[in-house]
Amino acid sequence: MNAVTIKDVARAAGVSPKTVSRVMNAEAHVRAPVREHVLRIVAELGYRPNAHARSLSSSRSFLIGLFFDDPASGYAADVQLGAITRCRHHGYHLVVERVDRSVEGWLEETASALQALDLAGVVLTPPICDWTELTDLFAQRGIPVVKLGSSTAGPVSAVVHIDDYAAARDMTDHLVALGHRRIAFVQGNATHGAARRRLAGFQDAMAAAGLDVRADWIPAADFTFRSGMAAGDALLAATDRPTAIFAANDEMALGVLVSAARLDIAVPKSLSVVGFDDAPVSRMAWPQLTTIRQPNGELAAATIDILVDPAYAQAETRDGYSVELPYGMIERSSSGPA
Amino acid sequence: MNAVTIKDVARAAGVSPKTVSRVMNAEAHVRAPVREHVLRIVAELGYRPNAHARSLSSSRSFLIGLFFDDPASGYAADVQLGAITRCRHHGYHLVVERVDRSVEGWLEETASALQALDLAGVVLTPPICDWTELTDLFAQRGIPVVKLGSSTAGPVSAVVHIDDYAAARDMTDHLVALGHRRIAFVQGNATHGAARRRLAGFQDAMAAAGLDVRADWIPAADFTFRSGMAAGDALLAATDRPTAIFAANDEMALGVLVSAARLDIAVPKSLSVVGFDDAPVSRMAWPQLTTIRQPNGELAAATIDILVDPAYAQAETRDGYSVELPYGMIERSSSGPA
DNA sequence: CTGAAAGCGCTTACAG
DNA sequence: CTGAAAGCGCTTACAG
Repeated sequence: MNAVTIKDVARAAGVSPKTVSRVMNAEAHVRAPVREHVLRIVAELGYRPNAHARSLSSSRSFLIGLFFDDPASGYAADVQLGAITRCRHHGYHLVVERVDRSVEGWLEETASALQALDLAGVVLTPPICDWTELTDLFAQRGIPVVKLGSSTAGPVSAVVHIDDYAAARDMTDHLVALGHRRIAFVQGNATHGAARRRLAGFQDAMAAAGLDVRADWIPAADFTFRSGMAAGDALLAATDRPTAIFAANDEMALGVLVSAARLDIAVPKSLSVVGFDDAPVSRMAWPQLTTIRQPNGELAAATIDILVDPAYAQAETRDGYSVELPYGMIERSSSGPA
Repeated sequence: MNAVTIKDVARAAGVSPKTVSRVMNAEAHVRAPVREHVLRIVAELGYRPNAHARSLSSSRSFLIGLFFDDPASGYAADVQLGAITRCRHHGYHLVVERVDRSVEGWLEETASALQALDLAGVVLTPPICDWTELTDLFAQRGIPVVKLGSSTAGPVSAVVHIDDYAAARDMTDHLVALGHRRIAFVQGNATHGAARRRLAGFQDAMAAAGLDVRADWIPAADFTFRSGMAAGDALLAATDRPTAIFAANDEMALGVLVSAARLDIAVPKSLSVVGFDDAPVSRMAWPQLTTIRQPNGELAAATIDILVDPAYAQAETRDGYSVELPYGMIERSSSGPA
């Protein structure tokens, strides 16, 4: 393409390419009239610096990588929107990559992609944010990383997250306040740190309320609708059943809801069901789900803000950049008095 | 980063950089032993060509743009997974961009992003695949485009899609075969070509079956759950109500389902509800939705295959590259005899 | 405050 | 079949 280059602008403005470069990068030491004149020519010609040339000469790239285990999850979509919007704001672009651990040589392949693209930084989403092979790889290549949704910050990377533990405690307290004593908890995929923290929050809140938790009332599941439905079936089949079920995410809560519907158990009259995430599906159910709002878009935006900060890449210890954002309890119609 | 460059490989292999380049690009005219030797060194050193340098010198980039109106939709997630996987396969990377028409200067901003990144090609998703300002922009810059889900192919771009019209006819025929005569259709957002084609399929199937379609039984909606629920409320409030409702997508069908649940209308006993898309949510409802399966991942993969074909960029008329993939009827439990 | 030279890591012509 | 030269569009030192 006959795109306009820095030389074209320089010629048209009667200055050197270097001066144009200074103007484009908002560097100091350009007299105001010169700057304005150059800016006018830039606008006239529709000049936009070539990102590849910039990256090559400055060895700093304008591409940020967003790495997913499962880019097709509802969670991923929200995160992405926040990240894209923020990248655009900073003049960066978002490259989305998938890390599929089941593929032979996945780590090498990821490393390759990295080197080829010379990414300015990387956002790691759950659960891959907790894979140390990956974080080690980035550390070794000197690529700044921010972990989204992990709780284990460290010298090599900041984390951006909500307090899953406290949120789960709050939700459990809410159920207890409603008069529930027989409360079950459907666990998320144990490879996710968030699943473990939510469970801990539930358990501690129950203990604090002086309530027993039967082992078979904290069934293991894996964050999918199907696993939630199976857990619901097991929990609700017995005559001796809980009066409230707290699922570690909304999809599983929906599964519990369907299980209850099939068994003709009225929600919230005979059973309260609550979730976690405030995913779009939490509103597409009947009754709508009481849940914890997690600001995924804002969390993602925060990871980008950290990554584009030049000081972050240099920092001795990056932990200090970590951000915790507030969550919210969303009380809808799937929970009620015991 | 002290990444290994083509020079390092050349030195270690005792050949010129040009020879290494030839090997990396699988060009002809390299003797087998030399090729193998170079390949060995490449593996040893973990060499990976720098994408920016490649793009700059060859003026062909390895970045493909995936443009969305709403990157947070469930649809977007599926599409993305297919596209990412296929890009990786071809040695390309996927840059996800959002086109927000409500932002002042959106077209210029998009053009800027384009020029900076020097994209090898672009995938346009619905509904932006039908925005001619956008396709004109790409055509003018000489950037190959493939439209996903549009039906209006043209000289400047191929389309990859299913036959929405035929699928909607099939679904309507299914309802008619079940004995339904009083069938309503909840329309999708009219700015989407697919919404119009699905409506046309419904109308033609009804006409072919000799069935009348009341104007107030084809309510306008916009593909959202909320709009589907509103349409359901309007349709089901009257005593004189339809026995089947066909919603132009699954989210709206879910809305109809919730509307029915609140009015205590049993599905599928007293009302059949069917959707379109086979979105993940179609299985998270009770009863599960009868719907049309649209292979989003495969459709997306097909767009990438077209874009990486060098012949496509050169082609006089690109229409010939268009692909139509088969859809499927998924009969689940939300539909039954009238 | 401004600019001329050199170079980032590749590939494109052009030689041989 | 292989290589030396030039250049892609910028920015990084260095001068002045």
